This record gives sequence, structure tokens and C-alpha cells, in this order.
Amino acid sequence: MKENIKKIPEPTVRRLSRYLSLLKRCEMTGRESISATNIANRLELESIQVRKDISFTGIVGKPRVGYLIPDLIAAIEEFLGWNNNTNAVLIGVGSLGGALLGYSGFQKNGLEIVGAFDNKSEIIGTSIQDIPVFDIEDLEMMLKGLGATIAILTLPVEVAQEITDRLVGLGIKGIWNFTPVKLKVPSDVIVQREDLSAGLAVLSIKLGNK
Amino acid sequence: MKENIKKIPEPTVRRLSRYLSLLKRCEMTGRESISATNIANRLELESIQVRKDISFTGIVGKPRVGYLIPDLIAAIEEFLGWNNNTNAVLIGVGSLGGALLGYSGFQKNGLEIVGAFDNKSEIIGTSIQDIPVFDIEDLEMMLKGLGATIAILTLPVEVAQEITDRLVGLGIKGIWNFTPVKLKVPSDVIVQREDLSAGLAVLSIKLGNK
DNA sequence: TAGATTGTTAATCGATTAACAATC
DNA sequence: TAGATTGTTAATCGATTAACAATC
Repeated sequence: MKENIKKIPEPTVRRLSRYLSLLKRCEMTGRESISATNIANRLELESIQVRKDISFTGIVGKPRVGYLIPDLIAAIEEFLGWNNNTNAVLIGVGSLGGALLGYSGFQKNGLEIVGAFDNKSEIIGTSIQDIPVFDIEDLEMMLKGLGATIAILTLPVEVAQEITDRLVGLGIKGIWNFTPVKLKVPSDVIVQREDLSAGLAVLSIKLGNK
Repeated sequence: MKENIKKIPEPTVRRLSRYLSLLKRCEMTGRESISATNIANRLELESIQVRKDISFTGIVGKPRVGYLIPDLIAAIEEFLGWNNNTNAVLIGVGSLGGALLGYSGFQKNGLEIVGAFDNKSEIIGTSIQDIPVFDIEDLEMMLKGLGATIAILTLPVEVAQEITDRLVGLGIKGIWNFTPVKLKVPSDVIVQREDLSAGLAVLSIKLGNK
């Protein structure tokens, strides 16, 4: 049971989200089908890789035609669980946290930020892009009502573990961790680290090697 | 000549930036040395992997002791080219762009955002976190004076290629591309794509497989 | 039919991990 | 000295790519 679950390579998952973005733009032009070759050309990939990736979603294409765009969109969205909405809270409305609150792009991926928490009295009670900012002291009181299953952590390193413990205690199952610290969580909680510096490092290395 | 340049695996580069972040936090506590085992434990990695990664920087550790933290920090920073500052401009002060302007974390990585460009008259002439926002029409006039070699693209898909062409014409050598489109650039220009949705996709898949 | 494209099985490639001698 | 840790060479593992039959 566990074997076939683990089998999807992470690079494949990341690329599927790219395909989805491209497919949605194609759909808007009224186009109905697209081949793996075409997707590959537009994203600077190999067509064989695109076909292999798509095969994980279970959808089958038509020889000589390719894939039906609406079907493929639906299949990838379902595969990623982006077809039904997930509620998230954001913890730590600093520079990066505030930015992410303003960023509307996650809604396309089925993620809705329904509330934010912070300890700065100046911003508690305000709203950023219609998302209310609550007092972190009220986390226990508020979280259940918000219906969030994911927490986005954009808070200072020093409080990351403490707040994580509280979130886990309240039933949060997924943590999108924008801090550089390793978080200790029970095995049924998923932590996904996100590191903008890593991308910058890759760019820097490539620039330095010119 | 080109062979040994290409040899550094990208995952290694990404991890080196993580090590750097950890090492800087360790340094602040006054600690002087650290072993690969210790680094690995703190970041949930294998010590052999840490040693292998560090070997790319050329620094050598001391058996039984580990690595001297200040030396290792200096070595990684030099390796990534983060020891001397690079100037960058940010193009497109929308939700994500504005957020990145507010985010001060890149300065630790030797990247200083010295100016932003947009076409919205409401924000042209203002400053965000002391970073001035210029009219995109003045790009040609302003860019040289700003001394930027990197451009951060957080603009709408429709104008991405057009603005890229102008940036390349002005001598920009590195582009950190936060848009989902593939950019056509000459071979001496480096484009690094950054995709927050990809990270969310990985989290979603892991959550769905529980 | 001919030709383009899919889907799958096998081969290749590169990153990770293991093994182990060298060192302080 | 004994033991912990490094650095390197070899083995393993997993993702990518190639080959090719099946299909419309």
C-alpha cells in the first residue's frame, strides 16, 4: 500500500504544477488539445519527460493528437488535490508574511488564506487584502472556527518551534515552513520547507561560472 | 575547462545555502567549530552528504573537531559569490513584487535591491522600504546608474518577454524569474526560475497521501 | 495507408550513500 | 593510545532518457 504512494518523484510533482499553469493559459486561448512535444517545447523540457510525468496522473492521450486540455487540467488538479479548496492560516505578518498575504496566486492552487496571526499590536485587528490579522494569543480560540488545515510559517526563527507545537496541538496537518529552522513534529504532520535563498544561490553560482 | 565548472550538483548548491544560514546562527552563539554530523542532525540530513557538499567549497576540516565556523562561513560565501554585494532591480511591484521589496533577507545573501520599476502612476515616485519605485518607461535612462546586474521579475506574464528583451539589451546578466513563462534570452544571460506553486504542490501531494 | 504521437520497458546518467583509510 | 571525524573511492539508488511497439 505504501509502496505505490511513495513512487511519484518529487521533481515530477513540481513539473506537474508547471504544466497546469501553462495549460490554464492555453485553455484561455480556446485551444482544445496539446501534445507532450508542444508542452515540452514551451517549457524547455524533453517530450518524453512530459509524457512520463503525465502518466502519473492516470490520464491517457490520443496518438497523433495529444491530450485534451480540459481533461488534463482536471486530472492534474485532482492529482494535486487542488480541485477542492483548502483553508490556511499565515503566522507572522512580517515583510515576507505580509507579502504572501498580498499575493493572490495561491487561490489558483486551491489554497485560501483565511486568517493571519501576529503579536504586533499595531496590525492586530486590521485586514490585509481582506484577510483579518488576529492576535497570536487568540490562536487556540480562533483556529477551529477558521477551518484551516495548513499553516504558513513566516515568523522569526526564535518562536518557530513553540508556535509549531501549538499549531500541531490544534490539529494542523500541513506546515509550509518559510523559516530556515528544522521543525520537530509528530509523524502524521507534513512539513514542507520553502527557501528563497536556495534559488538565489543557484543563480549566483551560474552567474559566477560564466 | 567547462567540465569542472558544471560538476557542482544543483542540490549541493541549494544545501550549501542552508548550511550557511545555520552556521551564521551558530556563530552568533559564540561557537567556534562544528562537525558534519552536527550539521546533519540539525538539518535532518546524512553527515556523509554534508561532508561531500562541503568538499566542493575546497575547505578542509580537522578530524575529531570538524570545521571552523568562521572559515566555513567565509568559504561558502565566497563559493556562492555572496561575499561581495550584487545590485539588483525588481520589475513589477504587484502583490508578490511588493512583498519581495519588503523582505530584507536577501541582503544576507549579498543581494541588494537598489530600485524597482512599474507602470502604475500611483506608486511611481514612492519608496517601499527605502527602495525607490521608478517608471518602467525610464528603464533605459535609469538602469546604468543603478549599477544592477540582476533583475528580479515579478510582473504580469503578458509583458515578461518584452521587458526581458529590454533588460538584456541594457546589459543585465542574471534574471530571477518569478513568472511562469519561459524567457528567451541570449546564451550569456542566466535565467533562474522560482516557483512557489511547486513547493505547494509537493506539500499537497504529501498531505493527500496520508 | 503513412505518419505523428502515445505509453511502456530497458538503458543511461547523475546524485546519494557506503566503505574505509588517513588524521589529529 | 583510542576514538572520533574527515576525505575519497566505489557501490547503490532513483530519475531521466532512449528505444520501440501500439494506436489513431
